[in-house]
Amino acid sequence: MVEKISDAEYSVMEALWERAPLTAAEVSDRVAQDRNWSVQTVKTLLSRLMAKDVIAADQDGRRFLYRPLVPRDDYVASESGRLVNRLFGGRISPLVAHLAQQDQLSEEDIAELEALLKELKA
Amino acid sequence: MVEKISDAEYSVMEALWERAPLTAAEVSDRVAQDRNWSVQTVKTLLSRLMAKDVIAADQDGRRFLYRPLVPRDDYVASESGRLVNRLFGGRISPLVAHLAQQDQLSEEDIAELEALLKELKA
DNA sequence: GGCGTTTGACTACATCTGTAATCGAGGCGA
DNA sequence: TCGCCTCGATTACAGATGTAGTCAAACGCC
Repeated sequence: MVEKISDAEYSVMEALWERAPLTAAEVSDRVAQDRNWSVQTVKTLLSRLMAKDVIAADQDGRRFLYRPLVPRDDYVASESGRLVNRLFGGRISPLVAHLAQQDQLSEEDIAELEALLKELKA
Repeated sequence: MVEKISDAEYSVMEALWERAPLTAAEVSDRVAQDRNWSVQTVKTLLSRLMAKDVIAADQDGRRFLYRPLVPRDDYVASESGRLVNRLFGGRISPLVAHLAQQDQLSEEDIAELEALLKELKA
């Protein structure tokens, strides 16, 4: 149900999820560490996110303080669900198997997964 | 390194991954079960996929037989890697934890994961 | 041998995305 | 008070994407 967030927009969301509320200038500063965007670009992205109703802005004097409306967790859930559905028919273990096969699982990952499973069974 | 495949293009790839080679008409038929596209649309998508060098076409009389150049596994690997990086900082266990928390893990999933881990440690 | 059919190639066109520039109103220092 | 700076709003514009329509050539049927 969350409207589709593009890649560039996602960077802006990250900034706001990390800390909010922020002014456009602040968001711009934070985002600038990864992306080399002008303030204008960030403002455009903020407008688009507003249009998509995933952030809101509260007036503060003559500027706005932006904050996310969609919790990061919700977004993460829908995105990871989408991927797992699309690529693995909704089953998670093929994903893990796949990552394992690609050597993308560290010893640590495995240990963590074990601990996690133990907890889930409890 | 695999060029970005859009959502619509992905549906076409699915058809070809499932069975290849196929003519444009056959791809269209297969895709039609999910998406309500005209044959033209499918042909356009096939052209774009050709331009992106992710499929190839072999002439067969006056039509073409299309086949994937990129194995499904390669695509799946890069996509799942991308997601895990973006949303979970590259760690897989937070993904699993997240899915678990959202009750998106069935008993069966858990059992499978356990078996999988046992194997990985062997 | 003319005609409808099938096929790929080319064209179309509205949206969405990425990346800004510009404009007009309000606030601030001199 | 006058010009400058800052902000949000509006506009721009190229490339990607979704979704076809059209056209010309080749085929097969009558």
